[in-house]
Amino acid sequence: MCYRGGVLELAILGLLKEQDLHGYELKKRLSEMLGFASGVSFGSLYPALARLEAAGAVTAAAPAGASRSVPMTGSLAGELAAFRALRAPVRGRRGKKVYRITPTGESLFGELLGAESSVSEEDRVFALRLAFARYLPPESRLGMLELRRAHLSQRLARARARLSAARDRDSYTQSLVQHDTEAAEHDLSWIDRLIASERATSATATPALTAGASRPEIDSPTISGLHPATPQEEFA
Amino acid sequence: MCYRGGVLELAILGLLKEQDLHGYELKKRLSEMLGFASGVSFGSLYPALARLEAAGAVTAAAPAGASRSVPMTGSLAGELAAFRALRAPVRGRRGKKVYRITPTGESLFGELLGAESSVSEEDRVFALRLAFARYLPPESRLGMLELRRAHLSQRLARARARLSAARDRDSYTQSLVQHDTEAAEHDLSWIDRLIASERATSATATPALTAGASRPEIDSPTISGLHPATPQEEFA
DNA sequence: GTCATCATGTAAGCCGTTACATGATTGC
DNA sequence: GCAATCATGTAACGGCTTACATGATGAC
Repeated sequence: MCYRGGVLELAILGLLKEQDLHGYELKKRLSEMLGFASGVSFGSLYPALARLEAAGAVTAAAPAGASRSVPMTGSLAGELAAFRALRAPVRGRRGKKVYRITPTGESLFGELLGAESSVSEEDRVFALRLAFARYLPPESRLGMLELRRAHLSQRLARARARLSAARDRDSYTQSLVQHDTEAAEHDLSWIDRLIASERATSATATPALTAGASRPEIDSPTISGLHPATPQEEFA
Repeated sequence: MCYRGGVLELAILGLLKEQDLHGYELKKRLSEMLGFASGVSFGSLYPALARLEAAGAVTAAAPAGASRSVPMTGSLAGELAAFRALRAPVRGRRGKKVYRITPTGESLFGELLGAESSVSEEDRVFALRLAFARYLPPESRLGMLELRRAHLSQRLARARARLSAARDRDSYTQSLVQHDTEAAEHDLSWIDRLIASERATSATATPALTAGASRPEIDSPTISGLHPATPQEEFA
């Protein structure tokens, strides 16, 4: 217990919830799908997988296609192959090592998804949590969004304070702070839209629940105003 | 030589170029002025200052007000104070330790400002470089901005690829990637504005230089379109 | 005189990167 | 057979955070 996993562990478990994967593929998804700071190195990924395996959160299995049910041909080559397969039963003679999440891993995932995060990794953790938000119950989702809103609100306040303080600085610094402020405003308005659509969904979903709607636990909001009709006209 | 300083060292030297500061004050400026990932801890700041001092990039001096010219009163208390002051000449009996940048530090600053940065810290380094852009010659400024533009362009391309790939994912992930894309577009358009104003300035400044304008080395662009007339109307 | 704040520093430990080392698979 | 890629791991190293320890200063 008390496994102090970080951001990486959360990402791994979340991806493994969807399907079994081996390390190499996991790295690709981490970079491409989640973005995830543009790249996790093997030197941190494999140790993380080893830790998770040691903690019982994942198990390593041979890939699905390679069932290795020894055919008993009697041939020397066959015997040798069988020997090597038995010597390293979990992974085919240092071949792919496919990981699967365990019930322990599922509960660890739940803990990590709800745990506090340090200030420095706040952004990455939030992105990850949002990517896995569909696994959260609606009220936790809303709580997460509102906590994020509070953080961003503070960040915006700080940015505006810096903006005032930068009045007598050079124009590069002023522009920098101005841009930070705008970015913070953009983030905040995005979160507000997320919260609004979340509220709208739960408002319609809760009465529907008593009326016998389908799968209220897993549903995600329809998100009406999430992709605005005019998404990027100023960047044409 | 070959002092492999990181982001922190660059920030420290840049702040010390403006005025002498002690560590505690330095930390405040780092957080408040530069933003700088919302806080550097003492545990990294003081060792960094010690390294810089060891490398001869900064020197520690007693604060300006406390000149400690022993008045020779003959009193026991006076003698004792003088003794303690002499025993630790650099800092008044573990009082403030004010740092000043040396010529070595100036050249180190120049190197760090022009050095390559690893991908993971690209954003922070760029923010820092822009904040100190006034110390760069105009052509280096432009080069820095165009390098940044290239990075952001790549980032935008990746974000758009993720956006396409996220078509069949849940709405939370879609919204996340959508927002990342918009943020990248916003960043890119900002850089484009910076580049444009930089070009405009150098176009007018270069003829002015031959005509004998004042201080061509330190001048910064007037930046006409940098702070748009309608900065945040949609967030009122 | 004591408490909050200012101010400097040390030590342990985490986390992650880079570089290195190895082996399997596939296409030519 | 050989190269490129896929795939997994280890070891060295460094930076940063947290927690701890110390001391000065000023307000009340």
